[in-house]
Parts: sequence; structure tokens; C-alpha cells
Amino acid sequence: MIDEFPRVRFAPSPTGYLHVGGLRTALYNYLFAKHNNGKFILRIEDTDRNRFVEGAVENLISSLKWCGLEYDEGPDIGGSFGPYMQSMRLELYSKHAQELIENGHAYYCFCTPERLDALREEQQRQKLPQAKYDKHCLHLSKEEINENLESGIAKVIRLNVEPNHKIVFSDIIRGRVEFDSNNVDDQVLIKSDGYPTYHLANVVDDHLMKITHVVRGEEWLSSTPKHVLLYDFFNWEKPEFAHLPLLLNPDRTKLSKRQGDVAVEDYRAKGFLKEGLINFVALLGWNAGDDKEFYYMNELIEKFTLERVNKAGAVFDLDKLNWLNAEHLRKKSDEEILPMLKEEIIRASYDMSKFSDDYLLKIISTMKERVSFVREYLTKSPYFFEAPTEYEQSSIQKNWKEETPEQISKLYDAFTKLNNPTKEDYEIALAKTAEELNIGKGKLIHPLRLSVSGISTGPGVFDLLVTLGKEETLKRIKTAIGKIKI
RNA sequence: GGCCCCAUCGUCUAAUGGUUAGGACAUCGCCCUUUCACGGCGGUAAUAUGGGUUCGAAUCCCGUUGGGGUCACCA
Repeated sequence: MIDEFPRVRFAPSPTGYLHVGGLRTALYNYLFAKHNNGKFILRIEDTDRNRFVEGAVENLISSLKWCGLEYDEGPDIGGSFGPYMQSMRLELYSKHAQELIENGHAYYCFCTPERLDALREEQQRQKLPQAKYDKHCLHLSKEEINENLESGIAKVIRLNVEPNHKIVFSDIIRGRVEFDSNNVDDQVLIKSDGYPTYHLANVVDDHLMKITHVVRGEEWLSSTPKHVLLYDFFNWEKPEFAHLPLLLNPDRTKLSKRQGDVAVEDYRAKGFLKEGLINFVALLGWNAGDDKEFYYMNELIEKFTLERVNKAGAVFDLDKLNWLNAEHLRKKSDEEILPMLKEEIIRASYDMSKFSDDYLLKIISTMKERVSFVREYLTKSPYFFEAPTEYEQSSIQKNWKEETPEQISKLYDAFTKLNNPTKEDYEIALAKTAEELNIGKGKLIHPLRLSVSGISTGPGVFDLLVTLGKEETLKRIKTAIGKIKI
């Protein structure tokens, strides 16, 4: 436990949706905060006006909330350190950039994009190991700078990185990391449109919002020296850093849209449970050190520590997600599943009024061990929602013989005599019929299943009959006798 | 290419100098079940590589190889 209660943030850029990699980052931040009785903060990094996407923030928030990642401070709920949208904090960044200019740690740059392009090209042509800004504008005279400023030509503010020294910081996950300042570029801090870049904004905000731990993806590791420099230039205490390993495609490249679904909303739409997704994502790069794999959120909170986060990237393995999702679904009570099933029934545009809760509950208990998604109650056992209109061809070939219609008719007669039958009643009636016919029970069971369900797989036949009810069962047998042709 | 990070079964991972290198998913086989699942039992399958250090290395150090990230007025 950390003595001071930690404050961590999830700071996404609102580019449209919540990426599962972002979910993992958000989750680890959340778990770390909750485990240590700290605060979890949502901050929107919308400093790139070119990447503005309508509705992206709302979408992000709704995905986060669906997953159960409630934040203590954020753009829609406020907090003591707001606003939580960087686009609403512009004066703060320029004020701090000014301070840096006064100290000589930053400087105005008036170079045109054309000059910068040419510079890069030239450096590439010379095969210089590292393409960097050449500090051209650092050497401008006071007069030149003032003249440029007054003339109103486009300007940016750059970080003034001193050459020839080591920048060292420590990362909770990776240990000591060292960079040579010669490899750190004079990063733009304030763009020509007056907006800050990520590097300035995240440092200023993390400081002002009293963030104690920066937990973010590994893609930020190589720009961390710039942030470290900024903290030093401002004379601010640095937060702890923890750079999380990346989530990968099956081919081990960074998880991308091209190779499958990456948005949380995609998984939600496909019918994954938030419990399954969270459980799965939590295990991508972290484990408690034991064999436990099935977790609820509260258990994750209890067990999670950053020290047990792995260093290496993890492949997003759909097979395991499917399995965990099925585990979570099976652990739910029938009553919990009921409303979810109703939703799917409506989505499938069946007439809900035809199905009583009692009937649906029976379906749930009989199918529970056979489904991995709520939707599969419909797709794996459509016969509970409408009588079969077709019969599986392979099962007909295997189970429907010339003598079958007559035998099944006998079974029909036996069932007719039953009064409010239980599973056992059906079973006894069938056994007796088989005996009278002098045939094995299988000769009746398989055709019976085919008749009432149209397919050859599913719950035990007698459970199936009980769920369907006597009337419906008889009706379906009769129909089948008439319709199934060898 | 420069810089940085990383490396245990196909995949997620355990083993913080001494284990027959463990578990889970996937896969295969058997059992349960006159179906399909669930469940149970079992099998195949890994320390990238070369050097050190050590009585002893998956574990510590160095090299190699491989992979990834990053090198924007994007985050």
C-alpha cells in the first residue's frame, strides 16, 4: 500500500471509440487506484483539432461505463482539478510555455514546414543516425524574434534540449531506463494554432491534477525523456511511471483494426459480457502469481499490483476470450440471464408475448451448459421459439428408416395417454413403447428428437419435451410424420 | 537505419539460483451421455541462440538472433 493515496488517470484521445488496448490501460489504472484507495481520473486529450471526431467523447465514456470503469473525476462529472478536457485548458499550457521561454528551456521557432521537410530530407540523404531539428531558431537575436512575433508569422514553441547528458528515470515495470539527450529532439510544445502538443499538456495536467502514477502504454516509453525534462525544467516532482506492454495481433504486431475487432463496442455488440471482457483483458499482461483465471472485478481490485505486470507484449487470443465469456455466462443465475435473453428475442424479432418468463427460464436451465453467448439460446435451440419447418438431412438419413413413421405413431399414441407428464413419465412411456415394438430405445429417441427439434443436437430429449409441453410435442410429432420423407 | 523495450508449450502465463519446467485456452484420445454440450481422466507441446559467473542457470552478466515500439506543429 502506498502511503499517500494515489491519483491516476486514463487520458485517451477522442478518436472515435474505446480501443481494447485503451480498455486494458484504463482497467489497470482503475484497478491500481481502487486497490490502493486512490482516485481514478478521466481526462480527454483533445489537443489535435484535425482529429476531432463528433461524438467520440460520449462514445468513449459510454464504453468505459459499460465496462464498469467508473471514474472519480472526469469531463462529465467534474472534480477539484478541472476542466478535464484539454481543449478547455489552453491558457494553462501557454502560460507554462512562456515560463519555459523565460528560463531558456524553450524557444520560439518560426521555421516553415517546407524548411523542416527539407531539413529532414537532407539529414536522411546524409544518412545521419538521427533526424532532429537543428536548433536554427534558438540562435535568433532578440530583435529578430520580436520582429517575427510582431509580424504575426506562424510560430511554434520548442523544448530546448541540452546535448550531451543522460536522462534517467525509473519505471515500475521496466526498472531503470536511460536515454542520451543527443537522441531527444527539440519537441514542439505549442503548435502554430496555439494548441499544446501531448508532451506539454500531459506533463502540465498531470502535475496540476496531482497525478502520482503515470500508467500508460509502452508506445510512450521513448517520449518519456521529454516529459522527464519538462518536470525538471518546471522544477516539479515527477510521478512514478509504469509503461504497460502492448496488446498484439496474432502475428505479434501492435493490435490493429485490420486483423479483427479492436473496439470495445464491437465486442459488446457481438454479445460478449463485460465480465468476460474485463476478466480476459486483465489477464493480458498480469497475473496474481497463482493458477486462478476466473475473476470478478472486485477480486481483481483486491489482487492487482503493478509489480506483477509483465514486460512482454501479449497476443489477444479470441479463443480464450470466448472461453472466459462462456464461464462467466454459466456462472450467472437463470434469473440474471432472463432479461438478457428477452433482449435477444426482441432483437431476433420474435413475438415476445408468446413466451412466458416461466417458459424462458426453463429454456435457460436446459440450455445453460450448451451456450457461450446469450444469443446462442436462439441460434442453438431455435426450436424453442418456433416449430421446425425443416429437418436435418443427415439425421434423417441416419435415424429415419422406413418403419420409423409407424413406430413414432405408436409413441405418439402412448404420449397422448399421459396426463400432465413429467420427464420420467415420458421416459417410461417411451421405454414401454420400445419394448412392445421389440426395438432399442434409440430407434425412438433419435427420430423423436428430430421430430420435435428438427436437428440432432441439444438437451436430453425428455427435458426437451417437458419444456415444450405435451400439446406442442404431440403437434410436432404429427407434423414430422407427415413431412419427413426418406 | 538511430534510440528504447522485450524473449518459457501454438496462445495467455507460473516457477524471484536447486521443480520430472506447473496451470489455463486451443488441440488430440478415453470416460460420462443412446444426441450435443458440461464435467472427469490422460496425451502432444516451451525455457530463441552462443558465451560466461556458479557446485548448480529458465532465472545473473555479455554477445548474437528474432520481435515490437518510437523517431510529426498525432496522441
